[in-house]
Amino acid sequence: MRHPETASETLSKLGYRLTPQRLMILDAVEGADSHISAEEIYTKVRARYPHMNISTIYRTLELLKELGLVTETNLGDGRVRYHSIKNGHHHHLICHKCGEVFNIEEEILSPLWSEIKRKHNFKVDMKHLAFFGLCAKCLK
Amino acid sequence: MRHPETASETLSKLGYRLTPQRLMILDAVEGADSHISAEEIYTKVRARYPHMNISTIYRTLELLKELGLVTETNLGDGRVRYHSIKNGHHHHLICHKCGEVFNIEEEILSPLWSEIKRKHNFKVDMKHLAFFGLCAKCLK
DNA sequence: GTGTGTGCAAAGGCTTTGCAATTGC
DNA sequence: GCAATTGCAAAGCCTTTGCACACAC
Repeated sequence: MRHPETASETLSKLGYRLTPQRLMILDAVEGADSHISAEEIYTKVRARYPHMNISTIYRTLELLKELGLVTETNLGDGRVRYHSIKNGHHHHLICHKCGEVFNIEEEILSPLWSEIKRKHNFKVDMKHLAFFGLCAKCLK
Repeated sequence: MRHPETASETLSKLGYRLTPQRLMILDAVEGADSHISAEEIYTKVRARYPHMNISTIYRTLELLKELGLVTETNLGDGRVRYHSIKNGHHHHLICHKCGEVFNIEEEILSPLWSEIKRKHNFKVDMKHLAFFGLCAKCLK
């Protein structure tokens, strides 16, 4: 079992400053039900701290991403979304008719990753994937 | 065997006008080795037809996409790329260390699509996917 | 105290849109 | 001829950047 370490502990251990902005951004990402965009974090954090600046959000997300504390996904609308690793990995099925988003478990992909490793000697390292298609309801 | 029909035949059959702009854009997409961005199409077409406008490119790509004649992918840089269905389907492995892009055959994904259909009753309909990870060279 | 991190404002890149002029059918 | 398309120019998004000030350590 690994030592569970909070993201802020990781930050400070690596010598990064624990500014209130960073802590609030972390809270927002970790508290999000699902993937959250920079703009949504901005709105969320501004409710409590009106001085928050959008560029700080982008800079912090960039940092958290580099450190592997959050992951990035592209759900097909023109913006990137973020997700805390603390909230586990999962992937998405997005219906391009009704727009609904479904989660799928990570394990379903393991056979594919193995096959790609075997055939191409390429180690896929995807934290989030979105597959587009038609959901059960819209298939009818 | 299906009737092979060119994209321009499809367009005109559906009542869309075959303007020189559309034909040149189609040529550019179909003639591209791999996925091509709007900007690259623009450059390519402007070599022969300097009056081409970038908004025409976006509008045409939007149309071709709706008709299913081209597909759209996001390779992770901040721009969308296009690919003619005429050039076949394939997927990508992108090394996030060296940036190299590898193609993988479509069939490798079929088992996953079946599994998702069986478990979630969701019919995935992805023409292009990009998986990020580490290539053989960078793994060492 | 010091250098990292933030706020601000401006710019940057890609994409979309309104409208008048053009052109394929 | 007439509606579908285009060109142009402007705006719209999301995201990044330069610089001076603030503040975590």
